[in-house]
Amino acid sequence: MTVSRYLRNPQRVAGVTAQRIAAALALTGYTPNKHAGMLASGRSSVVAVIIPNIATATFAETVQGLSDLLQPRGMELLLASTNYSLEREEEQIRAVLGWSPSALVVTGRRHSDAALTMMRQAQSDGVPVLEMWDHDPQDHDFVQVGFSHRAVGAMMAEHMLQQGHRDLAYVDSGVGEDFRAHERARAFVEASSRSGARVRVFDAPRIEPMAAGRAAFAALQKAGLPRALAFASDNFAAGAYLGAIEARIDVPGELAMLGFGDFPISRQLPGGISTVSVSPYEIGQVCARHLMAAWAALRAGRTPSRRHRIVSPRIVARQSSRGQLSPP
Amino acid sequence: MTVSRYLRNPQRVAGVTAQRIAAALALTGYTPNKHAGMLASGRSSVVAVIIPNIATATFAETVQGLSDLLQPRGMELLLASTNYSLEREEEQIRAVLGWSPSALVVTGRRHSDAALTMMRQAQSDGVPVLEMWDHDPQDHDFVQVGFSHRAVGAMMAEHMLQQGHRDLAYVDSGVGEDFRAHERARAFVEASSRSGARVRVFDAPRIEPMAAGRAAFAALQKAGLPRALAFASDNFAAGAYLGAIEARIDVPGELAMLGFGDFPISRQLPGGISTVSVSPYEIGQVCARHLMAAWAALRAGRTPSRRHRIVSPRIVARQSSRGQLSPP
DNA sequence: GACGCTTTTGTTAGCGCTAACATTACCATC
DNA sequence: GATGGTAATGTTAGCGCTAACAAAAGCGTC
Repeated sequence: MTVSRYLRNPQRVAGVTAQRIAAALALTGYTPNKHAGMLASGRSSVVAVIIPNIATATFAETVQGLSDLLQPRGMELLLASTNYSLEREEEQIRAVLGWSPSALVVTGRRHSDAALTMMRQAQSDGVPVLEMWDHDPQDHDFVQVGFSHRAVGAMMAEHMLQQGHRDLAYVDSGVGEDFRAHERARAFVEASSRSGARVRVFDAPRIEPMAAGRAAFAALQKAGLPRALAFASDNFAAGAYLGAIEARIDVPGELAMLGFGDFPISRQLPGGISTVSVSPYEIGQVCARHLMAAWAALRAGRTPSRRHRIVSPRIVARQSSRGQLSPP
Repeated sequence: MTVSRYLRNPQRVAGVTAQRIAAALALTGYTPNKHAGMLASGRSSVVAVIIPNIATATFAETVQGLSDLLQPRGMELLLASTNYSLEREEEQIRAVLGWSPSALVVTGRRHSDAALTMMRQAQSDGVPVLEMWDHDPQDHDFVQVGFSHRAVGAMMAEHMLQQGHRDLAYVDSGVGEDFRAHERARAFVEASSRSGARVRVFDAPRIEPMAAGRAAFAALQKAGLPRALAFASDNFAAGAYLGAIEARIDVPGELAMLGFGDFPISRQLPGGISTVSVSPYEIGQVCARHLMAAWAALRAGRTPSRRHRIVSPRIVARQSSRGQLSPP
């Protein structure tokens, strides 16, 4: 018992005893069993994080943001990926909840009914539940950390229109259940057609993103190039940009381009690719900060804040989207 | 008890009972407590994975490879990052071992003494321990899944020499504890100077990798460009390549370039950047397969294989490294 | 219908820890 | 040196599950 106390708070045992314990610990190489601790105390130090894909740079950065703030607090990350399938998301949520995590962080605001039930149950059991990478002021079930993809789609259309482009196309994600990408595409189409512009949507093939962007560009070239082209991600845009260079199409003179995500490559390519900056790392950090505040509130017997945290995206205008209406 | 049996293997309870249990389960929304299960059975379904950085594409892909094979088997990933610090690695190993994982996967073959002790202890307790992303035939403490960075450094020098380049430079990682990168750099220098070539090493600044590559190129331009330049990563190479285009330096005519990692961008840039292909995703998958074999062996009372798995890197020769000695 | 066999369900104890309470050691004060 | 108070340590029970064993139910056979 005294050892247990020592491990959780060395101040609470007398100096001599502490030294004896430390010596014995070092000698035996003892590692406390966290499962037993969890079972006895009802508290666990794991945060469950569920993302569509680990290898996607944006999500990996978000996880890094979470990890960088939570790890120093002794929290551990239980990571699961869904491959953009609501069904696998449900399975993963079920699986991680069995570890009675201290918090559950999921991606997006679309979930299966069973998943929603489990998330609500967890929340009412005092486990903070976070939806990240999305935001809708209508939603109030769970705290959201992210931004409105409708707003971003509209913002992207707006930018193209402001530059004077009236013949638009959008290269959407080819992944069926990437709801956030589709939401941006839909909002882009709505906003641009509302103002009378011509607008088409293409689905990128499901291959490596830059190659997909290049392929989408080639397909559009066959179908007739628009005046301006927006993309579901900077990787698509970069691939298309390189395809355009190869095809000796002048960007932005003949074809304007606008990406999404502000990936490093968009800054590096000559002239720069205009894009929407969204700070995945910051999303992770904001999630972590919300969780720490929520735990503090729960410990103090208060109800954690239910306010959404908006991580504002903004247009980064570089050369690739420049039109005649823009100042020189 | 019957419910516990049903949850682990529904075949083992009678049909009628199974239905009653299923109904009750659905009604109450019961989630089994895995900590209690672990405590009672001594088995856990977590695999602890420790990597330097989550946001680095290569490691993220490796984790994805692990996840894709382990998740369907009901295994969960406990992920920790060390930020390339042996000290933080030690802390993380200590922390994750408390969850008595089914396996421990660490990155590289350099660890603190305390970390080594814990890893050996875990292994002798029947927990498979894997070192990934590195390989040294001398090491026999733990199973390794990866490749020799010495061999890769030598291979890169070899390639440059074969192309007829005799004035070389290497842009190394600026991260002090990225031992694997430094090992490649050292081997590159040794192999090239052994054959009488001139060779210099530069450390890339610790900023965003493509920007770092560009900065390294600019620095070299001031110091006097070599004939051929190799990099610790394709991102460095891509940044430098774009810097060279901007400075109107002909690649490979005036300056040959060779990257490492075979990132998508190296294939997409005009002419393509020569590189070393290493399959991070495959490393993850090979790790997962080894673990499954090791668990099967342990269940059957056999000793798991101790053979290292080499995931062979190979030079991908594109335009950027082409020299006069190469066929047209 | 008593017997042995298999299939199915139930009972008991304990995994390693911690909350809550109980006890003991220590120290100052009168 | 008896008293009261605090600091330090010890005791007990139980967290939710499963291994191992125990009991009961089902079923074919003579």
